[in-house]
Amino acid sequence: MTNPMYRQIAEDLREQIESGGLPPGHQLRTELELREHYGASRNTVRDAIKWLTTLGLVETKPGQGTFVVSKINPYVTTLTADPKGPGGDIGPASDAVADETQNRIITSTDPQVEIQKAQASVARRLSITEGAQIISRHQRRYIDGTPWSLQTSFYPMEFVLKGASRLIQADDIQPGTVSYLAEALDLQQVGYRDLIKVRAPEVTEAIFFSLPQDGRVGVFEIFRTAFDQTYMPMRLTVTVFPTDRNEFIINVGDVPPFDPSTDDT
Amino acid sequence: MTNPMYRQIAEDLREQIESGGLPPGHQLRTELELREHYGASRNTVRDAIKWLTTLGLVETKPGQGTFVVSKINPYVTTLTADPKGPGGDIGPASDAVADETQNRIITSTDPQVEIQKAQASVARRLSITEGAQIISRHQRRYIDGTPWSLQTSFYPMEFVLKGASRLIQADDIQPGTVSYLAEALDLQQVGYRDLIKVRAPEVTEAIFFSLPQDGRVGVFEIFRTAFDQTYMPMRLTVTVFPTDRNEFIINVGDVPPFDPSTDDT
DNA sequence: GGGTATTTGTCCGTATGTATT
DNA sequence: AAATACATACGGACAAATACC
Repeated sequence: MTNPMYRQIAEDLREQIESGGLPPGHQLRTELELREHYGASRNTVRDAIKWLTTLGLVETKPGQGTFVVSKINPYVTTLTADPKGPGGDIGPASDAVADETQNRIITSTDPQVEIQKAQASVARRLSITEGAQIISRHQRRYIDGTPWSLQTSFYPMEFVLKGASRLIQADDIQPGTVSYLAEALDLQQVGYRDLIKVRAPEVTEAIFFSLPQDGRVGVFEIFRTAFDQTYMPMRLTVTVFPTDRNEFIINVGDVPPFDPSTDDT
Repeated sequence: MTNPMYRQIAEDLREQIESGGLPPGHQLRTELELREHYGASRNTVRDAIKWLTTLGLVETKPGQGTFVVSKINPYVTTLTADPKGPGGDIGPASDAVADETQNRIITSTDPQVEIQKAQASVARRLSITEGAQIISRHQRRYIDGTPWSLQTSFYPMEFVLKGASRLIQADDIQPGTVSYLAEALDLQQVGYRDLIKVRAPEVTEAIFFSLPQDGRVGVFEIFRTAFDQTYMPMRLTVTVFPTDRNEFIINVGDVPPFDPSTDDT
């Protein structure tokens, strides 16, 4: 019933970290020092550090050392907004925006517009046939300069043919795609549904967000399907957020405003 | 700039898995066979397998072998419900319940009731002083017999002193705590707010959910704060769900019912 | 139940490569 | 250029879990 040695070493280091003896950002002793301290081989010490790494407690930097990870101040996104407001996309539009309640600066790239064939998962959610032409509008978002989310909105190609030509321009649509589609096509967004899942990041996502290449930090994937007045899906927005720097809020009924200071742990 | 050998081996195995050549549940060749096949040492093969393990593609069983993981059919929980309905807790109450839209059987343990001192995070969310007496009601939930969530609701001790004595009984409160508190204390739940985050599981959670001891499968942690007609928090429910078997839905505005068949990937 | 073969898990020592300072 | 620290790779030995006879 006794634990293997590398786990005991990991436990010991873990207690030092969680008790605050080793604060975030602090450097651990080197592998050779730990090897002498615990009377184990260097490989066993490395097994202990690897364990702490997958637990997300430390990170190693070649040529420098092993460091206690510092927690990221999470950004909180509210998913329940007025369905007729600009709340089609998650988060604000392009350009710089200041979130005053959380005191953060949000920036977005201009949308990258592509014409694609609908993949199965997109087609199903938009109730169109697989392989049909769709418009894809992709944006990258940053908060305080660090990568925060990747967002892609899909619209049926039909919308452009019917006159909503701004959908295929690589510019921000002001004051919002919801009101633009309402006036251009008489499509009124009466509501939307979000589906939230967590999965391992793709390689490109891991690179963009600077996540470790192994999948130990997951990403939220949120599928937002917006519906028009005939209850048909009119837009699908897929947004990917790393789980290590994002939290979400859902308000139901009549609730007081959110106070960020009540959140931490 | 060439990849290390263990990553190349991992890449090769990964392609076999993702191409379908190695279907879920299938056993990989043994470490000794792979060692001969790739002309590497056993430890290098083990590094490759460890990499695939943290990617969540394979799992190893001592004495048996290494297997391709099979994806779990996720259970979908809707977070937006009528705030005045029974939707105080997330998911149904005790006893067995059939979810007909998803064709699943949900069971819960009887609540485990404790009187505790409020921790800082609980006190902040309930707007009470840290260390004040609170009631904790804890339940474990299963779907189709497998562990699905751990839920704890917190109420101020004051509620019992004012007459809501059923809160400290280790029984289900029918038809629901919302209506019970409404009639016993004239507390009307007018809304609630959910805060969703993802973190590594605690050790006890990893054991209950049969998650790997390292933290590579995270858990959703949902803090649901319910508010009464004076906009004061009246209840805090904390629920923990493994991310590998749970998804969530949020409906805003007027939307058609959810069709589980549109979900997969 | 016992014994044996198989398979993964742990631990060691050593050598060399690579990134950083 | 040199020193330092982590990364990769090898080979070997024994332990622990499981399956099978």
